[in-house]
Amino acid sequence: MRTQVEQVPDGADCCGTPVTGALSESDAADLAAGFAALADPVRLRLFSLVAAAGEICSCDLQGPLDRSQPTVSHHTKVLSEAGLITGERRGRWVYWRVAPDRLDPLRRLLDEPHA
Amino acid sequence: MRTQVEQVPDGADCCGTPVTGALSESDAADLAAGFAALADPVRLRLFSLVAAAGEICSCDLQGPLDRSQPTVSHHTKVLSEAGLITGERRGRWVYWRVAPDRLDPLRRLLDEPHA
DNA sequence: CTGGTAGATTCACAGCTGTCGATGTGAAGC
DNA sequence: GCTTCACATCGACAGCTGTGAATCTACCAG
Repeated sequence: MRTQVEQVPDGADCCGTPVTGALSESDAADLAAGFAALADPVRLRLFSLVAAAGEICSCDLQGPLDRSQPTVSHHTKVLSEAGLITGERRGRWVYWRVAPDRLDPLRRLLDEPHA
Repeated sequence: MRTQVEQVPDGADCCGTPVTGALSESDAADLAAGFAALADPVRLRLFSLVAAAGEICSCDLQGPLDRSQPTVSHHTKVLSEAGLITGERRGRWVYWRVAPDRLDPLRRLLDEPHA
């Protein structure tokens, strides 16, 4: 039951604005996935730790985040699948750094209202 | 059972980095709440519609979003409580516009890794 | 090969969230 | 007053998500 917006004959109603320049559904889903990756406090601090360190090992995240090893691994996976960080295995350890490319669309959306 | 990071005697291990300049837990929670408000596709398109229109009535959101009236009301409430949009009641209708102030901290976090 | 360590995966569970029908509230208009 | 319309709130439900114990895999040192 979609409540369709009817074009009122320029009367006293408010509705009927054509709505221009909004996000497509697929773009919205893509961006929302990026924001969802940053929507958890632990994951935000993880991201912040990676950003501040430039490069950091998973074992150095476990302590500051005060979370179990599986949980930290879960969060790095989420951020990695969102394209916000990238991991590189060196020996027994995995080193993470930010992947700045995927941040651009997110930042652009926050800048839009200012334009 | 917090797995404490022990300071290794400068040996062959990777761990022990002091971790500087990361987010505090409260800051992370605050920012995460902001990102969480943008972490839903419908809400992102709602926000985009508001941003594109400058000012838009709730009744003009229901159509493009293709969601029921209670659902649209729920999403406007979430965005409003996150401080990303503000609503003003005029007569029977509520008009929404973006509240750009709260976007700054979010944008700053995305800019950080570039510095 | 054996043992130890870093990290990933599986599983289970509690809490949260998006959704809509039904209902409530408040503001025009008659 | 009563009716109608725009929006908010409530209640319920399915699906998602953060968490950690247990387990598995990959790597390195003897």
